Amino acid sequence: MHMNYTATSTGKRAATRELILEHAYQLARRDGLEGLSIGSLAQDVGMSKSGVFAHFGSREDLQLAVLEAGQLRFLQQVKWPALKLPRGLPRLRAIVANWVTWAQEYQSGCVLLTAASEYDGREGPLHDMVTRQQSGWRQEMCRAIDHAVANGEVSGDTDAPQMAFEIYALMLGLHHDAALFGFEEARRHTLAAFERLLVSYRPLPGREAAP
Amino acid sequence: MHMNYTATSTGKRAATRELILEHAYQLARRDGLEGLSIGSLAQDVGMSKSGVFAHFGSREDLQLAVLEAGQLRFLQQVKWPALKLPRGLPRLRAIVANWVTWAQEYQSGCVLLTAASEYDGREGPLHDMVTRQQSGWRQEMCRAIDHAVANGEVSGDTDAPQMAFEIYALMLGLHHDAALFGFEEARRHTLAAFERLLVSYRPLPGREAAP
DNA sequence: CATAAAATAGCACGATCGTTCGTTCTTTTG
DNA sequence: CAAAAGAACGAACGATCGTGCTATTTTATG
Repeated sequence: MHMNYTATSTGKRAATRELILEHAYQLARRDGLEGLSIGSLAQDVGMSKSGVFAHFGSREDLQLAVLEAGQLRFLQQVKWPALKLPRGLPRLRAIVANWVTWAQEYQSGCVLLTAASEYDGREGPLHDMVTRQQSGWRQEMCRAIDHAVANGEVSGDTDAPQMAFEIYALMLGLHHDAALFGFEEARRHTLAAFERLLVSYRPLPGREAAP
Repeated sequence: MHMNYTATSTGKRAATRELILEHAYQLARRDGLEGLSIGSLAQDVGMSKSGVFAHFGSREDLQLAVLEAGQLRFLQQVKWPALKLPRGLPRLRAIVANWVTWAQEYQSGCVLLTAASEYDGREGPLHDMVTRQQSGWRQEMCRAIDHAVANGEVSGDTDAPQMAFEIYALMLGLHHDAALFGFEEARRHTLAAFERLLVSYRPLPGREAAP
């Protein structure tokens, strides 16, 4: 009889699949999802090409799995810890702080960002997943900003998508500069810019939070 | 006798080299410099693989040539027209405006940005050229900002590299969002953010430009 | 027009790509 | 332990990769 493994079950199959995905994820950080080849991946894992291939029906499915694994890690490290903090500015600050740490650990390349620039101009399942990921995360940022508006921690006439764009842009700058000019300087610039941004969105005293 | 062509001469050789580079540049916009293959390029130009190959001693030299061509176009469209405007804020504004137009025409991908994310984590001639390009352009931005500081158009205690980082980050956000969510919304967000940024760097009235 | 030179084509090479198929080894089940 | 099922291997496929080498065609020279 077959064992009816589920995706989250910890059988043999799922275990080596996770092992492969871990290696694939690391390789994709350096060379992108387009630079990920089954041959080099198999060599990295220590398996045969066909052995690796059998876990994903195609290269594209492998890329999709790596991309999904990347998102899971991002949410685990950036979003979920921030959910423990109170809604509003504290949570927004935590998101940014966790994001900076993410960029530090993933100096050798963020798979999500690399994938975004690799597939933003094409079509197909990878493009669709990238678009879903990016717009989903942007919405999360807008929600966090809305909470801060509701708390009166940022100006009442704040345009949340506008502010989310500005914060996201800072993180793009962080990744870009960290990879090219070094992480420490990039972090300094990013955090300073974020504080300036918060100041520019600060509510006018005595005008807001009035009953 | 041979004709002693120079690189900028308009002989036959240089002409077809430019033709090949034009096609290569367009292909690289969609697939990156790493996705650029001599076979598909030759097919696109309508030549044989070896015919194309002969113009560049190697694939890497082709990639370097494309990258250099990209920088030339960027400077032509973004920097040089801005030099006609007076130093300071007008020129800085022109740079940003031209840059936005650049992003519009190059929605299908900016070769310079793609190359930056492709080679920032590796080593070799392409990495070196990317680093030179990016740090050179950042310095240009700092110079433009310094002029605005000297004119009293932005605050006297402005940290030019900091401000340059913030502007550059906005442009990264522009390219990112334009490709994923559409150019018009991305431009709106970018220009609005730039105006907010200028406000936040505005000198305090009556404190500066005093004899 | 003849001739030398330059530009392009054609072909082949080893390597690697993603993928398929049949076999072998390993694990689980009865 | 035997039998069934699952997982990994090994070889091979056609395609494409970058790169040489040799012809052939095109262009420029005298």
